[in-house]
Amino acid sequence: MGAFAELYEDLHGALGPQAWWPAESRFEVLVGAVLTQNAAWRNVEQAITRLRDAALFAPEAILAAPVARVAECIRPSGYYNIKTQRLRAACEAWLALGGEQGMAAMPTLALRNALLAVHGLGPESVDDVLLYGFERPVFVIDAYTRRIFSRIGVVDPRAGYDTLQQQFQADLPVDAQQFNEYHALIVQLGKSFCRPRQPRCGDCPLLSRCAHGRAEMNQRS
DNA sequence: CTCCAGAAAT
DNA sequence: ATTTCGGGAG
Repeated sequence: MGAFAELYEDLHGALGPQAWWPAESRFEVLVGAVLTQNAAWRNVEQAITRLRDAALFAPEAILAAPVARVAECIRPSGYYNIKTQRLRAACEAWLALGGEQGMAAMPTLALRNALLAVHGLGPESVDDVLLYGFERPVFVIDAYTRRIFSRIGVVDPRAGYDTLQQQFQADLPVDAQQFNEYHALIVQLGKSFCRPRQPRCGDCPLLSRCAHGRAEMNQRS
């Protein structure tokens, strides 16, 4: 078993099942993926609620509405002018790709490339949609993943998205369910212990496996 | 590397 | 008052 698989076992044992993004619509995953870009999820929930209250929670409705009305709804998620453009582009792509049925019928790589071509959807947002919306086995790399695993010492902090993703995927079974769970565990660890500032290394479940954590402990003793 | 430009935590 | 947040484009 490789390092990434072992770290998953440690995390899962310590933090337990997380169960993320389970019972939402596929379209909501797409909307969430755009709105959560450099924004806290709490704020994204407000934006989604406001879209629902305005009866705009469908690709056709968002495209038919005045741009200013959509922008007003999603304001709580920040960067609302840019995100309105990105959300519109995502809705256009949703319809152009045949909606839920059309996208569900596409092979993973073809769907990934089609989504990457959309203005406003980068690799992380696309992989959110693939994994959480369409249950495809792609590993999502985010800021938490970079921070945690570079501190542990098993990845290069300057490595690109695709390189990091391949490191994880090469070491783990091709299983959407586990990728889902692993990413959720990473986020939880990043929020609770492996924070950007003042990480709680002393209480971290991965302390014994982490280069940064061991150095931190030695310094404080 | 800079811009984008809101809310909650610190 | 500053930083951070399920980032991406120019």
